[in-house]
Amino acid sequence: MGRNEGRAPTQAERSRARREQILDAAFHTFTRRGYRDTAMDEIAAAAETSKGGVYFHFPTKEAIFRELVRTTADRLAAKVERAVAEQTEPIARADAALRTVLLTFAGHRTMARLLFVDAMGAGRVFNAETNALHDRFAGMIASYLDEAVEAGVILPIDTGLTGVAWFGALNEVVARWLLVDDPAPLDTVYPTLRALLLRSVGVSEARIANTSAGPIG
Amino acid sequence: MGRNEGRAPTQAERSRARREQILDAAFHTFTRRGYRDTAMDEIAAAAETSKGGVYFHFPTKEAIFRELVRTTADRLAAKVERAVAEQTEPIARADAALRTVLLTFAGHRTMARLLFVDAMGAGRVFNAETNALHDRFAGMIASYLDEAVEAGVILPIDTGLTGVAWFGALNEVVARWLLVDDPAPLDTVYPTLRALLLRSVGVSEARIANTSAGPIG
DNA sequence: ATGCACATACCGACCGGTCGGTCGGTAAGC
DNA sequence: GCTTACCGACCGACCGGTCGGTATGTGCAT
Repeated sequence: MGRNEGRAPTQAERSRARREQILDAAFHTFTRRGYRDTAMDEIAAAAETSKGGVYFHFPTKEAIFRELVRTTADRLAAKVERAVAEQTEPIARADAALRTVLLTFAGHRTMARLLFVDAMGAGRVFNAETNALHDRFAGMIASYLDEAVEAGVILPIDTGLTGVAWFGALNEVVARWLLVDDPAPLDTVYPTLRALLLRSVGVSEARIANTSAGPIG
Repeated sequence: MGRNEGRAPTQAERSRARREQILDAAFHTFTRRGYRDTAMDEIAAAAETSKGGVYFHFPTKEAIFRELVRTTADRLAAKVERAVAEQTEPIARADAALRTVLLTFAGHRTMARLLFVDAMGAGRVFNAETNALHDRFAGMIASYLDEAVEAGVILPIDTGLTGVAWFGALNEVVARWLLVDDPAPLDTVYPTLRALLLRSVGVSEARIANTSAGPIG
């Protein structure tokens, strides 16, 4: 192990910790109050530091938000890609993606809030940001659909539009779940939504009924 | 006719006109710059009056926005209901609803902006507002789906969730169209989206292919 | 080890600008 | 002369970002 355990942390370590602490505080505050309604003073207070302290670690409010959204989206995308990689069969892959997203949101409601609700509270700047995010995920879906089309397991549809529509449906279901006071567990809607989406691209009822397509990591 | 034509308008008439003028200006400013980025001074300027003048006709900024959203949503809902009423057969009714919404948005991009994009730029206050709006339309869809289920023309699905998902898909497609610089005409996606949605509830391919379900007013 | 110099981390008062809303005044209609 | 419509200067709260100052290391020469 390092030659430096159980002792006072170095400056660099404490700095890094502080940074993380601020990011954490910002995450929670953004999540609860939205981007615009969150004041830098609030973030500072939540991080148990001062505004000056925050501005030492980050140049602007926007930079904090961007970093938060980016890393969160990255983590989710990576998780989805990992789940998808474990499947070989096209429908099972799309299936794994859907399930992963839904289950991840179900387990991390605050994260979902950041990605969906908070981005809304932001100004002009973030329409582009949000747009890019939606594009990214809609694109991911579309690419999986492309595979499925090539494999001939679904109808030769407009995968771009379908990706957007699928993402929209998912988005709305999650958003609704986020805005309700005490929502039913998100994973209960999974089978229904799954069936709905798969049907929409022409997967046969028999195939849809076959829920277990293999283990999901 | 009234005993008052071709002459100077009465005070009440001018007042009403001014009010409308302000509403108009607010509509255009909100749709272009979003709720929060729109200053009352801008609305006043666009209405060719003063801030004081605006505040004579409206109590708060929020009141203006609410009235705008409400009347806009009312008009759209009425239009949809009119179109639906002209159809008797369940699928044709759902179909008419979808087509009306899509075509109306296609013809009134600014209106779509107000309902979709702008509501996002608003603060905490309007999440409830937006939520209610989404509920309203998702509920409309669900009720049409209920009819279709009862008539046995579609699968006996969870119409509530499906309504939400359909609305979400529609929402996303429209939102995307709104945010792109020079979008392809919205009505070109109609056939694809229509097929996608109908398939998702188990309408047969043959039935989907049958596009002409009767005239739409 | 001790003292010095410099960087790092942090503080909070303050600034500049924005914006929703108010208010005293005014002028035209009725 | 009273109400209706309107004006625009002004208020006060808010908020993102700055800045002068401090204190706590950290490295280095003595």
